[in-house]
Amino acid sequence: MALRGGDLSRLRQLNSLSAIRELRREGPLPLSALADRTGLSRPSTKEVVDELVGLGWVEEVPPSPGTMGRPARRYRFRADNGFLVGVDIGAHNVRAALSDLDGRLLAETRQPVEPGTPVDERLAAIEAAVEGCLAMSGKTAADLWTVAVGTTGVLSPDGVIRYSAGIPDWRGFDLGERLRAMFPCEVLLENDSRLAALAELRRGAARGSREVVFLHVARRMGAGLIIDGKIHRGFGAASGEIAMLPEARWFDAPEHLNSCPVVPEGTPAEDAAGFTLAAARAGDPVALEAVRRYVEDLAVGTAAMVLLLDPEVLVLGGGFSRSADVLLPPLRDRLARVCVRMPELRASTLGGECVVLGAIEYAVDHLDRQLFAPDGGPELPAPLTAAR
Amino acid sequence: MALRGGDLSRLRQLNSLSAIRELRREGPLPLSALADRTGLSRPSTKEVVDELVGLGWVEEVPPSPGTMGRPARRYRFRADNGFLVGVDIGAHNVRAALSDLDGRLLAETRQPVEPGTPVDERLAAIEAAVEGCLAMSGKTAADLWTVAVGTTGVLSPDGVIRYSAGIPDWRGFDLGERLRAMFPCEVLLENDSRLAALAELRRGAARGSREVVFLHVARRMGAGLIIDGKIHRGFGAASGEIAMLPEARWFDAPEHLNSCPVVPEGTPAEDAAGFTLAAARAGDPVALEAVRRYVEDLAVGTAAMVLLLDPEVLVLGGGFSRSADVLLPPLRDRLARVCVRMPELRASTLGGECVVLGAIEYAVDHLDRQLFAPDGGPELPAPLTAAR
DNA sequence: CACACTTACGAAGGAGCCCTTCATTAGTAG
DNA sequence: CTACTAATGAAGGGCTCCTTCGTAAGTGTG
Repeated sequence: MALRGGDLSRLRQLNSLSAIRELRREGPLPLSALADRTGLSRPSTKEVVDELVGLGWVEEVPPSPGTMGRPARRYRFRADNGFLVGVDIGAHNVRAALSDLDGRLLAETRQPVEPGTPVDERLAAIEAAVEGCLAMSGKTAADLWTVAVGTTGVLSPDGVIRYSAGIPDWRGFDLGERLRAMFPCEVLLENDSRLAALAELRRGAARGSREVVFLHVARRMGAGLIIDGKIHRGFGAASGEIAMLPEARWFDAPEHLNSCPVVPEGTPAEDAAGFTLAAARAGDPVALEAVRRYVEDLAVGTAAMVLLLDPEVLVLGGGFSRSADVLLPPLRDRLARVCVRMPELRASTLGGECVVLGAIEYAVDHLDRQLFAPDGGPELPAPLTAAR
Repeated sequence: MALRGGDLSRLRQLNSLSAIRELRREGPLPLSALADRTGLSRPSTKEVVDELVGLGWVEEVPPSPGTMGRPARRYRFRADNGFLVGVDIGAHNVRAALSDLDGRLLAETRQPVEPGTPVDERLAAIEAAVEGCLAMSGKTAADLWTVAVGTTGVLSPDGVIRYSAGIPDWRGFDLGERLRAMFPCEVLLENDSRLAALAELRRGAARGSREVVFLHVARRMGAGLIIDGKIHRGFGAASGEIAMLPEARWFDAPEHLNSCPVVPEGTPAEDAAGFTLAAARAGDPVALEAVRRYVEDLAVGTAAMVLLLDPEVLVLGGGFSRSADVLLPPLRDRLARVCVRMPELRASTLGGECVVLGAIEYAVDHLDRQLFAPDGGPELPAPLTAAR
């Protein structure tokens, strides 16, 4: 349950966390501004801040010059106390990004792989991508607090891959175990569409919403759900797998784009749809018809999601979302025919970095959960006391 | 955000709420047991309890006899400080129930109506049902803190009925406004399937779960979703309306049961399915075939829900759930073919009282939200200070 | 019926956290 | 150099909680 009282120290803890939260949100703040925001008096705020400075969570920054009166001492959250890594293990790329505790990006890398790349080689690519980020930003693995990883497929709650359409070898592989052995810090695993949804929620097309459906439209279809502002995993971490239902007509939908006559002979399968979408944008009637049939199929599963969840925003992401201008209008028309209440349809604004950014946000969330755990929660997390 | 510090009185408030919560959960408790549960020392607990007694939230009960040592004074939450009413406005019945603040039922009534009953007559039936409960339990409208109402159809967030398949006249009607005029207390409105889901979650087949799909199977199909232990409404309060999607094959599914040859000529439409289900239970092959086709259709929309949400439990409720023994095995088979992870399938244990009980639980939740609102929240609610 | 035993009660003394108040300090503006 | 502004730092007081200890109200036994 959420609320718990306790003794006086609990009150101090709450006030410390409150101060940390405000400092994280608003950057450097003078003492009196912080006092206003936390609702504490100035002397109490000072005491709290002094304690946090002593613990290493907060530090003083030079006062801002040119103000009337005695310059106020300013404090900021030490986001450089530790670092977070987000990883996107895709079929064709392994991406990694490194950020500080506020989620500000410091480095990004990419390692090309193939869907058929052997597992060990893929793991090596993951390690190389993270090493690259560490090297670029001058950090070491010991500076990492959390590594959050997204990959295609259904993950069991403890990180075994139950099923993956994109990376056949993944199936049955205990990714969690291997990653935990690889990194000396906390490792989080999540489905890539769900992380993409989180990224759009925090930094992309769905900012400000709490009910969001993220549609991953590409050669493989996927979905990530945000419900009440949080990622929805489901009881067995298997939510969003509506593509498995034949009647939803998602699984074969991309075939309309791949097999369109406008695609030149001998085009590799992964590029075919791009030709059709480009031709449709140029007005080619054959391509437009293929797109129409594609959207017709896409709309069935999508309508099921919208009718069931009634989201505020539906974000179109994944490879095909570069052609959102071609896809969104007919999709909107189709949905309007059956939906009780139309959500807003928007194109992803984050593109290929979606999953990596979502992983970073997921790691930030995890830190927040540790810090602000409602149930009396952990004290300030271990890395802190370890750090200094 | 959840956590906020504050001054000492905030701490006292937290501890008071903590004490109230424990007393509600565990019935009468001696002081030392309460101290253990809240984590406070005995003297502090005493002070908190004295204050709550003064405010009227808590009262002393006679000590339990026959124990060693000096008898401990025991205290209990005064659940009879106010009362809650739950109402189920259905097409054929208006049900009402009255409970104390802990949700313990004190009275129940039922008023028969018809789908075509005029709006004013239906409103009169609501009033009569509630009056009946008040009379049975010797209370007056002034004793009511909250009236929670469930009805079929899609409600706007402020209580206008956007659409209702079961009660045609409902469409466009401002039910919220009329009910607020009818009762001098807080009025809550919610979709009936969602309330049924809540009832099964708290008192029925889904106890202990946090991810539940409630399937209302009857002549009209509906669904209520529990996500993360809470009712999921969606952004515009229109969640769960998957029956509107033709491809989900829910809308016409009951027709398989209604038009089965085993139904005697001239049977009224609302009784037809019962004959088919009864014949299927007896082993009639024609009826079994009709049930098979019905379940085949039912399974499509259901599979969409399960694949999308990955619930722990799927509860079969509504009129047809009396025949769950006939329906569940084939439904389980169908779902197992497509689902990534099978949920548990269970039959409703609450039957026709589902919605009323859900409404009561909804009202109890509302009280809890007021009491335990995480964000510094309201003080103890107004009725209290008004009461004494 | 008196005694020992058990368990809870109630009062006293002390520590921690927060608040308000006020004299002091470090800047800018004229 | 002086007046003004705004933050600082220290002092004093109130509230909530804790621990400790002597007292009270029952049960069980000889």
